Amino acid sequence: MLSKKAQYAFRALTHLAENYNKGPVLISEMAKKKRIPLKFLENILLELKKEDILESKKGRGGGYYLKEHPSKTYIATVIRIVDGPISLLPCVSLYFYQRCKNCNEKQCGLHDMMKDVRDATLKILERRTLKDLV
Amino acid sequence: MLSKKAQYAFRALTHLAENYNKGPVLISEMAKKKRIPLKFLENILLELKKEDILESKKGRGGGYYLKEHPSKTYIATVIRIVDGPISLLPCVSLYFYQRCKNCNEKQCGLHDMMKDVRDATLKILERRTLKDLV
DNA sequence: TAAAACCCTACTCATTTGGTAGGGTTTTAT
DNA sequence: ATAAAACCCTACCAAATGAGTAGGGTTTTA
Repeated sequence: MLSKKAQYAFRALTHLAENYNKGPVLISEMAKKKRIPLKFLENILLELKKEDILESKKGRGGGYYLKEHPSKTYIATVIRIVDGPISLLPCVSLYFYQRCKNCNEKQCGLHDMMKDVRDATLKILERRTLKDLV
Repeated sequence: MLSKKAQYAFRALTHLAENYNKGPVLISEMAKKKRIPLKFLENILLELKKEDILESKKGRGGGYYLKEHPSKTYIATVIRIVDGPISLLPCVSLYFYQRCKNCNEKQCGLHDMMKDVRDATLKILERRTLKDLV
């Protein structure tokens, strides 16, 4: 399951995608419109900025905006930033791989199956972008 | 991510699948062979029994065994019993559906996307069975 | 009839989730 | 130049979940 944090992130990003190239958007505006706790949203946006999804402008007339065109930011990227691994097992994760003890990957049936699930999932999440959310 | 509980469940079920029709298997045997905390495993097996995946026999010579042929028990079923929902959002879950507030399902882009992910995932997990794990 | 095996309740400890509170620091339009 | 607007940072907290432990029943059946 995606965390609430991730759901908030997508709600905010959708809003930013809708306002792409219309100048920075205030946190407070997004928080209010999308009913997201303001301080919580602040954290999320900071993280997305640190990870190069967003940019921000300070001062009066400032706010957050997408770094690139919505069609350039993949859903999978956002999930990985906010929630971490997408795979169902650490031992099949591409970005958060961890060896699993007590199971030989070469001959573990579950491993193979979860790899298939991962591939099917990524086929969707690594192709679709913020543009598909608006 | 699958919980450790689910991973343990699959390890135990794999063992039971390998010993299908060879009589009941002791909890203690599975715990030892698969390195699963015994009491924790006990809970898992009880749950799987209550949900009609397993049957058990008490007394000397007793133990647990699969209720049906390994090819009859779907991976998705086991995950739902042990971990709950497979979907990434409650509002696209088939067995654990929950309406999401603040988002209209008809026009929520995330909803549609996660539905596609769900379908792709279930296409695998609802076809494969314990037999595929051995 | 007692050893073997299943069943049940309750507790615990660590981590994660979903936030709050509050106070900076920087910017920039006026 | 300055104050209002906006971003940034640290710390805390409560509830839920995950991952078990402990310990004592109860039921079978060889």
